Amino acid sequence: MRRQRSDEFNRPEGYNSRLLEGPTPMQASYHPQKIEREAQAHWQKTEAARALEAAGKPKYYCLSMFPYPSGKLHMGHVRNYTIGDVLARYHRMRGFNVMQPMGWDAFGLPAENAAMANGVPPAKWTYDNIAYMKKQLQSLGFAIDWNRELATCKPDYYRWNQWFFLRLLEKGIVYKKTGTVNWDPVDQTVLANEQVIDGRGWRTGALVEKREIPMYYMRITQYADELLEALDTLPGWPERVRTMQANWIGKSVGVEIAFPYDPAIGMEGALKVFTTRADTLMGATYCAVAAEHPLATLASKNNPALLAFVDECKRGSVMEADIATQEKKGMATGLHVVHPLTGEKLPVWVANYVLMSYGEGAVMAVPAHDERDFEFANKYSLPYKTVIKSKDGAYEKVEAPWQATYAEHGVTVDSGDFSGLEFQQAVDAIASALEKKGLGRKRVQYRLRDWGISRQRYWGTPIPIIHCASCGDVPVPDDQLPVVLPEDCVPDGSGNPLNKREDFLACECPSCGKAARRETDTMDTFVDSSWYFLRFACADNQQAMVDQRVEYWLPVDQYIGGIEHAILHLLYSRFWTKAMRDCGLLELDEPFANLLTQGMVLNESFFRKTEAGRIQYFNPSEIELKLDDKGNRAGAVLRADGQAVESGGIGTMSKSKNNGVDPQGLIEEFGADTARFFMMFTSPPEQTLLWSDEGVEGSFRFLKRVWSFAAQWHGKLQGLNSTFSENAKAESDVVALRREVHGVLKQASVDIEKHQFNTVASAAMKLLNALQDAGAKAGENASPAMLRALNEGLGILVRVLYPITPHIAHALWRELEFGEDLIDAPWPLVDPRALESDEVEMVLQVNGKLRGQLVVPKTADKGQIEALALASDVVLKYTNGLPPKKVIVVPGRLVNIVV
RNA sequence: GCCCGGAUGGCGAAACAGGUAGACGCAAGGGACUUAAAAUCCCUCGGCCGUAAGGCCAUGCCGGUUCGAUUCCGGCUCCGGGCACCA
Repeated sequence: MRRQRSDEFNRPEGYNSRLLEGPTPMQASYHPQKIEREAQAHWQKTEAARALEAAGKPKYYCLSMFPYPSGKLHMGHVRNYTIGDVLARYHRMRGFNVMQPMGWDAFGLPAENAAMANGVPPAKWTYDNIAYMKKQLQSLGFAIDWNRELATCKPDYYRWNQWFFLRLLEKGIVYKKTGTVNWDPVDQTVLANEQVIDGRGWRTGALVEKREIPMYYMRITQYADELLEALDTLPGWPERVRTMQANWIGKSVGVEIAFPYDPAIGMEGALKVFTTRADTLMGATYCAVAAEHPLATLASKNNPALLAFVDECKRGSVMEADIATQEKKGMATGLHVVHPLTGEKLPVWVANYVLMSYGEGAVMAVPAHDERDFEFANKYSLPYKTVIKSKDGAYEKVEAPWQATYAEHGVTVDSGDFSGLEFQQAVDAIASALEKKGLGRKRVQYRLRDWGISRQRYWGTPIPIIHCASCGDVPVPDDQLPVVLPEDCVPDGSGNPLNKREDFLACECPSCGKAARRETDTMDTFVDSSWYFLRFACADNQQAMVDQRVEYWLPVDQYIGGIEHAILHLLYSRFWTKAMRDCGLLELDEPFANLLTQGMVLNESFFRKTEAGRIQYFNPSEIELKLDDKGNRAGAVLRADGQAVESGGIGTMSKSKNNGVDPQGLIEEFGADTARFFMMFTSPPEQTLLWSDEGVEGSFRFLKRVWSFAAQWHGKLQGLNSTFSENAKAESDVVALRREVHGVLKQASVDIEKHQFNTVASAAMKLLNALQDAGAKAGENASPAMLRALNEGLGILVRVLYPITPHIAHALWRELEFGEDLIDAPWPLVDPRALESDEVEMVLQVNGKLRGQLVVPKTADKGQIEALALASDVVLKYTNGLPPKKVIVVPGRLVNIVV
């Protein structure tokens, strides 16, 4: 969809109205490229976005999640950074000392993939992308302080990852243990979850295996309780994000129970399980363990069938979603454990639904009162025993089919000494009985697991460890930091290229001085993003990770990013901040005071099935929609051949569905202000945003109208004083215009505080509509009072627009001589006198249905309003003169008459 | 599978605290201007019935609370995000 450009402005080069005397005409039509170039040059020259620590003003640290430099900006970035810029510019208008920095989350897997595809080192690819994307960000006019720019792939950043890793190692927060990874047996390499497709390696197609390898972990579980409790100190976070984090941490209070081994096992010991339903212990009929559990290993030694099953469980991906949706399978081990209270022998099964990473890797199974156990028991004909009775008599005995009520809390039955107890009493009694026997205790269990940070990949922060044959794993001494990553490697997909770099590998053991080898694993990129927001405060400090300026700027006053980061990134950042605090580096408890989670940008996708049955996607820019005569969708065709295509529905913009829209084309065609306005106008920030070419054109049309209106009235309004100090009672048109303008402004001022930018953009449209109507009505001979009202309204419009579309606002502010530089102008104030009125219009309802309107004096009380309402024709028609049953009066709003 | 959201005209949405459903736009239809097109401007625009006045229905579905429910409660359906190695 191409738009024809309007005729070029035909004034001589260098024309400048401001050099001439008196009111002068301004450029008649809107030329975003010229306006935006000039505004950006002005901001750059005046260092408008430079942020310095300053006393006397409240600080406002406005941060958008930094981008991964994937090549070029996508629409999600444009949306994210526009929201950030609106907030940054608005808060500056409100008198805050604003800092809005930007950086690059520059390590990561895509650079290695690009390297494999093009043979370019990840470093070069990354730096090229950064240069291009920085230009794009600048062309969008974001008020970013580029003096603070950082990239996580540079040694002066990641050296502090290494330095702090060593501090945490000293404190025991970092430790080493084995972890499970996806292993591609053909490429002999570890795969990311993303690289596993339907259980196979993405490049080799080989069936992926699980493999245990040594890794470094961060003990985030040590902070589980604080991370959970402190969610209550974050009222500026969306409720849903706090809920998601709380559930992720997953604190449960329960009982750890030991089932002693049956003597036939031939060794001392007990199977430990954790349960939140100790009240159902008397109904346990078997125990189930994960395939990786030591008992499973033991039992499979002399049992080939079981060994085969255990091996089968160990195949496949490590992703929880895969594990949780797979068919539930199990096999008996032939081993037994002893019920800790009844002494009964219970069989031990291996089950693929038991996770080694949660609790003890084993569960007690109570089929009567747990749905998964119930299904499993039915499948393998294991017995079940009803030990809970529902309080409302919903059931007496558990029988197939399963009912949700079986799993609810109730009263214990058939439980020996523990019968007839309610949930908490039963748990307490059973826990203390177990404790007396030394076979159990109450304890807290978290779902949260420690954070494995080792990655068997090249493009990341090297883990600063040296492996010495005699001294073991030795930390790199601080004075040898940073361990610099060579930037000229080209990965080929078969393992980490660092393993082939003798110049990187070879080193001396810091402890004994003998030849040693460097660790080649690198850190998870979530490490990089867990503290970059601190570094922006002091990015130039080469001596320390953080300094006093962090105490000035932090916490981040407003953090903005995608909802997809609601758990991992935000939780790791919170943990990291607390860990730094506990190392004495910060005073801060929580890094982000307020959080705005922006919705995703969606677009429709279009495809055809090829003869081979494959699906071929076409970019929406190549598609033409067919409409019927009512304007409803009647199909879509590919423009190239006119043949029909099918809709693949609406989804996030992605490469695989070829439904992305490149912001660059949008900026070049319509300008940054149109792109920004569209992004803000189309959806509220937290909701998904559906892309629409037509919507963009509507936004462009609006900005053109703003410009033409200003140009049309420019000669009469330029430099006019528009104060209304002596309440001008005069003309009703002036009063009406000012009431409208200030009414809209009042709402816009509320909306922008609520971050509801779509209605702020609407408000700008309403303001223009009101000004245009009033201007057209007044015409050539507009009174001085009307001119002042128009001037006032235009000044308000320009300032309401400014955070969203700063370039056009900047230009108009100067053209109309409101001031030199809009960037420091205050947000407009509502004049309450403009809103005053003697009458109120109220709604008249009969039986809750709208039947008419009622105009009453502002001073009327409830009784008077009721009398007026009952006397009205509309009401008489429905009451037939009979007295109403009930009358509800909501002053200023409505009267409802019930008959 | 588990956790968290969302659903309002042909489309994006709005509705302050339970009080006029659809503000503001987009698309569409009609018209003006133009040699023509583009641009611009004006009018109509949830559905059904009715010449009109007006009436009825309508905020994913089913039910509840209330004088009154898009808003609160219970139960569903569908769509989206996350699930620990994409970032």
